[in-house]
Amino acid sequence: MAETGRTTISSRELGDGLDLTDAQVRKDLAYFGQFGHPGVGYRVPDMVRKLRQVLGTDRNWDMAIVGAGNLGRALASHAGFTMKGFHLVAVFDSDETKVGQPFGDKVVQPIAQMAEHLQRHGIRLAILAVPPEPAQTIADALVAAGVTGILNFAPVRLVVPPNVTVNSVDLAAQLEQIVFRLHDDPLP
Amino acid sequence: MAETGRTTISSRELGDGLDLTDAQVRKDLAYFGQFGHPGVGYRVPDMVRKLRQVLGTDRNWDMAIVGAGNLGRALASHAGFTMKGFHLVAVFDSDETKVGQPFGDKVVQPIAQMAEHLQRHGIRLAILAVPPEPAQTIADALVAAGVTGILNFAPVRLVVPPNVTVNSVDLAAQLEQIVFRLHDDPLP
DNA sequence: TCCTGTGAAATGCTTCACAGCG
DNA sequence: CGCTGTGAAGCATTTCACAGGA
Repeated sequence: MAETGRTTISSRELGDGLDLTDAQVRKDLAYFGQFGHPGVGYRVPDMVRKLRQVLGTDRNWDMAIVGAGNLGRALASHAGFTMKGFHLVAVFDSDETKVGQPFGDKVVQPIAQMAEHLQRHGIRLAILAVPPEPAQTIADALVAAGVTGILNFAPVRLVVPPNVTVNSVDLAAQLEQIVFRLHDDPLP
Repeated sequence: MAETGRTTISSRELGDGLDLTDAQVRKDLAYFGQFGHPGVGYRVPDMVRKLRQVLGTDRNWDMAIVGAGNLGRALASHAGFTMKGFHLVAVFDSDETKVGQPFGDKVVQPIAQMAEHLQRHGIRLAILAVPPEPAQTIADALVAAGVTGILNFAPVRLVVPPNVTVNSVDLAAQLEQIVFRLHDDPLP
């Protein structure tokens, strides 16, 4: 909405776009305080600012990518990231042949330097784009280096301490969901 | 469990691994019929077979990838896919310089050939790994060619007819979720 | 008039607890 | 004895419906 220049939007319109009822939209937003204006709706720039505050994306977040393969490169150049305040500050890979290669405006660093680098720069956010086998070991290293948020793409259930947040994107599960709705529903 | 050779598992054990209660696991599974064996638990190979049936992954699914960039390549070589019965049969890209290049054991084809190819092979599943700008246009073309399931990675809300299933993986939203839990919770 | 924020009602989901089977 | 499948109870979320502000 902000991009198209809209200045206000009602809960009904938001709900239509999100497949929710208007009441649901209002309830959800109300949890975070007084957002809207009766008779008017929600003021778009206001709302963007408030939601950014709530989500914690009102500031920039430094992050590291581990794994300089195709997935790592795809993520590094992903349009949505820099736009939303995520800033790539370092890339690591265990593959000797990849270390030293250019990676966007960065250079791939060896895993051996990872812990020190993360700690020195106080990086708390990491993207794990490595094969399944080394994923847990690397996750352990990330946690030891002070990382508390990991976005994981390896098809593995990572085990981490409770103070660390992991979001796993299971690509095969995504396809399975689609296929479930594609084939003739077996539900009652 | 199947991989580690376990032959049976109880709802409690399943729940522990999935962060669910045992009752929840039983309720969910019971929706799909009689699965388990009282006093024993669930027989692992049996269960895998039945769940595959339910999900529709008991057969192979042909799929196409649109977008031969880093993301497309990462997805093509993703470990989880072939293992779960997803079979890549074609890759398309609108970039002239990419057309004809090798892509795994396939060759990148021009978008112009997409509709005909999909139709001739009866492909119903496609992965959309293109930049945001052309995403909707390509989605329209996929739908017109008979595709009814799309896994979308472009940070765009695709509009499709109701008989078509879209799963969008919003990578920035994944990071936002993590950051929300990282910064000091503002919830009551 | 249009639209929010919010108690109260309706609906849906999760947990409990137990009969019954191997 | 261990464990499932399942009604019933307990919670949680969603929807309704309306007072009140711009």
